[in-house]
Amino acid sequence: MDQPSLKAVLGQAQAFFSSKGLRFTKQREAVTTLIFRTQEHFRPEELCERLRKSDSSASRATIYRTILHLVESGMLREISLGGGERLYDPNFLKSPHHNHLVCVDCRKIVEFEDPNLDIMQNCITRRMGFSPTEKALRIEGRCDMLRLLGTCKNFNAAGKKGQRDKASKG
Amino acid sequence: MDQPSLKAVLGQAQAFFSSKGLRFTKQREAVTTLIFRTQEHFRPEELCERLRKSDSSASRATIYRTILHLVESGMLREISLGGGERLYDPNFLKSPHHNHLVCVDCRKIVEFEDPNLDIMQNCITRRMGFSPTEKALRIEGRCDMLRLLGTCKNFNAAGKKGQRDKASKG
DNA sequence: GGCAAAATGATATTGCGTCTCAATCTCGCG
DNA sequence: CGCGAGATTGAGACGCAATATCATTTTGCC
Repeated sequence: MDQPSLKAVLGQAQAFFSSKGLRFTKQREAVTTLIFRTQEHFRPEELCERLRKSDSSASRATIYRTILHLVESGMLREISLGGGERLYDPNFLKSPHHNHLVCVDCRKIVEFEDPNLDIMQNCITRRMGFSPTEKALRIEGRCDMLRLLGTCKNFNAAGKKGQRDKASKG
Repeated sequence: MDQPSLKAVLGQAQAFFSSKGLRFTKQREAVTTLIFRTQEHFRPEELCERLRKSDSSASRATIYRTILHLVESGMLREISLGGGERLYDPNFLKSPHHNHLVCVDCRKIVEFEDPNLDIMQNCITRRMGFSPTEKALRIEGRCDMLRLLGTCKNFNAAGKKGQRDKASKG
């Protein structure tokens, strides 16, 4: 699937909830919609704020609970940037094997796929006595090049500590 | 360097501090010693507790500050397991290129090195417009095999939230 | 000794996430 | 329709890690 429509995603969510004997309530639908409409990585608190600004609403507790459910359903995944930050990634539906490259300076995240890396990752995992999961791999780097090209404007939301004003422009 | 002696490590730390016009105080030495004596990954709060139990002492604030300094010096690195946990790794002095394999179930961490992976990692990093750093790469997996061998006893401390009682066995 | 800068530690504060629990909603049933 | 069980919600309390504040202490230096 290349770019599942929001409608399809909502259907999938609904199916998951009802398969668990849970209800796909107004609030859950609002949260799910918000998550999968923009398809951006997000922090839970961020999502709370976005939802507060929108017309629909749900309490923090409900938002957190819905996120957990969606993770359990496999539609959403937690990714970690380091720094103790918790991020969620709604893009595994469209590219189930992608990995993340994270800039150690500005926390920018780029997604990529690489079949060879997948193979090597599997080998290593097994070699060390682990079994591979569908879960992602994370590489850290520095997005200098991107920055040179002036692409590093569109960060990953953040807006907190990741801000280094020294890196202005080329 | 294969296994730098504690004395050498302390010397290095001292050098770093004085190069910055900072003092290598009793407290900082105590913290540094505690970190590099066992060479285990640790959580800051864990370290506080360990230090409290020892004969020497330092306040939480000082411990956190010292950790930051050591990270800045390059002697210590932050690694992330996901789940919003922040861990520090004192082992980059002896193996500067190692990576981490993390069990998604029990949070066990295994260190490994793989030159081929390093190469591929560099390629990908550059391809995506990033420049490689000395920083590590993290792979997630499931330590079933290890567990079969009964090796998974010696976790990585944890003992808190990682515990899913519902997911007992497959 | 005495000063200025650095360091410390007790405490307050923040941020994020979880838990609790009473009130509300929904569904199926008679 | 009215009922009851169970699911859901939301407000707020709570816990924990980490940071910030600031008065006090220590240190290096003259």
